[in-house]
Amino acid sequence: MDEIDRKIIGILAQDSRRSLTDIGAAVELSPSSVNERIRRLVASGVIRRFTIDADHRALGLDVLAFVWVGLSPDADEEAFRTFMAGHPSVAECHHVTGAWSYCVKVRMPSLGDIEPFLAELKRRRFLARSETVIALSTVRETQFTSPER
Amino acid sequence: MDEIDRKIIGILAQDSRRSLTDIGAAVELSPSSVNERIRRLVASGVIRRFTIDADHRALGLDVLAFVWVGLSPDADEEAFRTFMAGHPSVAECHHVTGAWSYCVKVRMPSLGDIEPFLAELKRRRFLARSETVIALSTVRETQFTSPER
DNA sequence: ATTGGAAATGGATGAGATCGACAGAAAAAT
DNA sequence: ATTTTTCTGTCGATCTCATCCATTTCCAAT
Repeated sequence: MDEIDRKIIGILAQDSRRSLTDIGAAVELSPSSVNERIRRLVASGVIRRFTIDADHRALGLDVLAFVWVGLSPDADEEAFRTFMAGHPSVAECHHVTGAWSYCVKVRMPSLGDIEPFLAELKRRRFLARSETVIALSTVRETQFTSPER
Repeated sequence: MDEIDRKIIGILAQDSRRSLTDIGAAVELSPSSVNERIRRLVASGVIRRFTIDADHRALGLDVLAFVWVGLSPDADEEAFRTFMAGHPSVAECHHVTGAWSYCVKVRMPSLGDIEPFLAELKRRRFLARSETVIALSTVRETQFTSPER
């Protein structure tokens, strides 16, 4: 994990389809070396996977919401995590400090889909209390700022 | 945007390096057709970009926090958005309903880096009030659940 | 049925990923 | 200090795969 690796990560984060030759030129290394470095980054888990950044709106997921979850005292926390990991509407789920137990980011087709989701959490006895915050617009949704160009 | 396009998106979200032949087999289409569909999905903006999912810990970003921002009444909101869009520690920034103006997801090397960030927001007269929630662990951080296999 | 437009196919071509053999540098051991 | 080992890089060959184009098929509209 040196400066070159970080540079490669940055380039791939911007566009993971850049050719090895291209990346090699940017970091002043042969395509083979870049290939080997990427292979190692994947093997070591630094690169979790190659993926795409899709427009959720275009996919019919028009609503983005943050659901704060206060777990009920008798809730099966392991079951909750499994449920979250498998639910198609859940984009993120974090265990957090503060007044709430979990912060859950969900994407759904419409506002109307939120209530059934909360109802399901309640039905499964996970929920003691919750608060839902709707995102009106998104300023940004990527960690990596494109470096100087 | 039909069922096949959605299927392709799903496959690429899981692994954007799958070959066209491979994807073609999965959706029962020739590699050329898959290529053309992907080209159109990119052109129409449904696929925003090809990227990677990196392990932030390995990159030295050990801390994940949600900063709830209450914008001060005299804040230059456009300047705030520009600042958020450009700040390297900001992973997400959403305009939200409820008691707060914005929800900002930040990733930083250490807890100690949060205070200077807030100080900077204050210095720029953006901040009326704020609340910071630290993520202790992450259950999930991807929208797409891998379909049946 | 006929026609027009869009999407799919198959094959050719060139770009690029991948692999092995070798060289050089850095680190470790004596 | 010298030798040995290990690691990282380069080069060149090969083979896979993306890309492009000509043709065909499919579907919808009249």
